[in-house]
Amino acid sequence: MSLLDASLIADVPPFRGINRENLVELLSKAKSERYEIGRTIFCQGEEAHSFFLLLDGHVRVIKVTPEGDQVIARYISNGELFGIAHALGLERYPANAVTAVDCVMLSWPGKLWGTIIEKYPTFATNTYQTVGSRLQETQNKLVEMATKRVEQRVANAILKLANQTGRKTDEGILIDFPISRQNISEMTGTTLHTVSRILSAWENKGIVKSGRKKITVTEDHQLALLAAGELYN
Amino acid sequence: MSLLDASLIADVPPFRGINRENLVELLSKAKSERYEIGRTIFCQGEEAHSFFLLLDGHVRVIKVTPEGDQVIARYISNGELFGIAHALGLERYPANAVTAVDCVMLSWPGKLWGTIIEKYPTFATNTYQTVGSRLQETQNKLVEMATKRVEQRVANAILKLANQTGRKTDEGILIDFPISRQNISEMTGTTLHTVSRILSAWENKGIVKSGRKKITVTEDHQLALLAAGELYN
DNA sequence: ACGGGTATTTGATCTAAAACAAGCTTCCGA
DNA sequence: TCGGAAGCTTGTTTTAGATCAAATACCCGT
Repeated sequence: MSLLDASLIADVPPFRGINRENLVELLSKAKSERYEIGRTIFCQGEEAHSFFLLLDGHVRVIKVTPEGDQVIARYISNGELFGIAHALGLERYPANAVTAVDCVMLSWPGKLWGTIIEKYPTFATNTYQTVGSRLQETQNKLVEMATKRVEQRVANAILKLANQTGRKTDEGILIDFPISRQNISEMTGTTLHTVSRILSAWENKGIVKSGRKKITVTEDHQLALLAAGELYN
Repeated sequence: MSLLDASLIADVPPFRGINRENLVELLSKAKSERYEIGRTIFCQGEEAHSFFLLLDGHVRVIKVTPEGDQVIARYISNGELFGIAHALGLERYPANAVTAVDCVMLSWPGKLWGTIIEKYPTFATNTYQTVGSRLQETQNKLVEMATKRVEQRVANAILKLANQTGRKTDEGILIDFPISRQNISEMTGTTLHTVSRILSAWENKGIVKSGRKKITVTEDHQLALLAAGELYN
């Protein structure tokens, strides 16, 4: 199953510390698949059949409310696990996952999780660490929502995307996948209109350059100040 | 160490499915302690020395921002684990924990966690399940913050408290520990003034009865409608 | 029973951001 | 190269809820 050389993948964080033999075994149980842009990987409420490791691309994790409002819980990048409902003792996926660009990922059948805990405890521990850091990250976002205003939240969201997935260009740090005003509003709990106004204002001040589904951060330090709420004009 | 009879504690959720021998062993490694009301159990940023199981009482888990704003992440009740930084691969506590009433709890040294995974895998699995459900709960709160207005969030918060920790009285369901308007505002991302106004309005409609640090829900169904945003007047 | 601290209520004003409403730009497929 | 859809901008109006500002109620210790 591995066209992927085990040695190439060995330093992806979820595999850190696993011995060679176990890694090869674990990879042999995975299915590798390509997902084209916009494809739904799994749906909220659906029975959790698999868990995934993203090898290349970006995935949006989306929560949908009964009223139809949509919130982007996080973006998954390169080398991250997702859809790990089984590790959390869940039978159903708690969110949707949709590719933001073309992706390649590994997947394991969810029912394998029990075996994994026993046979590859290092991998299990790494997975739990992922869960732990997501809990923290989510809690931090909650605090941010409760205490910061919209501009700071938007600054923070863009800053994080730039740091995690940004690509250096001659103009600044480009967020490396198509992201709309609407998407950013769904990450920060506001409206696309407000995001548009904020980005326009920043563009005038030379902090960002942006276009259709495209954002480049030119003055990340300024943006960090805005995120911290230290600058008001 | 166990004045506590193992058989009494055996059906506390984190211990579910553990065999008798392991349970006794696990309990023998715990320290049991009483914490009086208002006492700080641990602080955000402090090195994680122990993890805890609350046997009786209520604990507030609080996140503090660099600016000094305070957010109540959750209330811990009877039979719940908390301070489980070690299980998440963290070296420091990510929040404060303060008792909301007099409490009794068990604690284990954090450095034991490695041993626990090996020797009491069932307990470890239960712990991870706790983490999983907290991640979900936190994510749901985030969605709520992003999409619902203040009154709905307050309704939801009070409803949850009433369900989880409420005591039936002849007037309705009483939240069984002292909770101020300020506390509720810190749970819902608003101000004590707004909470006060909302409670006054509800009191006029006969949905709740409330006093100083005391709330009784008299019409929980009405409150559930408000939480869902189905009622506007 | 009194006094001071803590919690609550309620009014008045202000404002950030939502909602409403057009118009404009960019892209892509026919 | 044209037309329509999707995405973006920007002006205006509205409003939920914060902020400002007192006044009042309750509780506990002496």
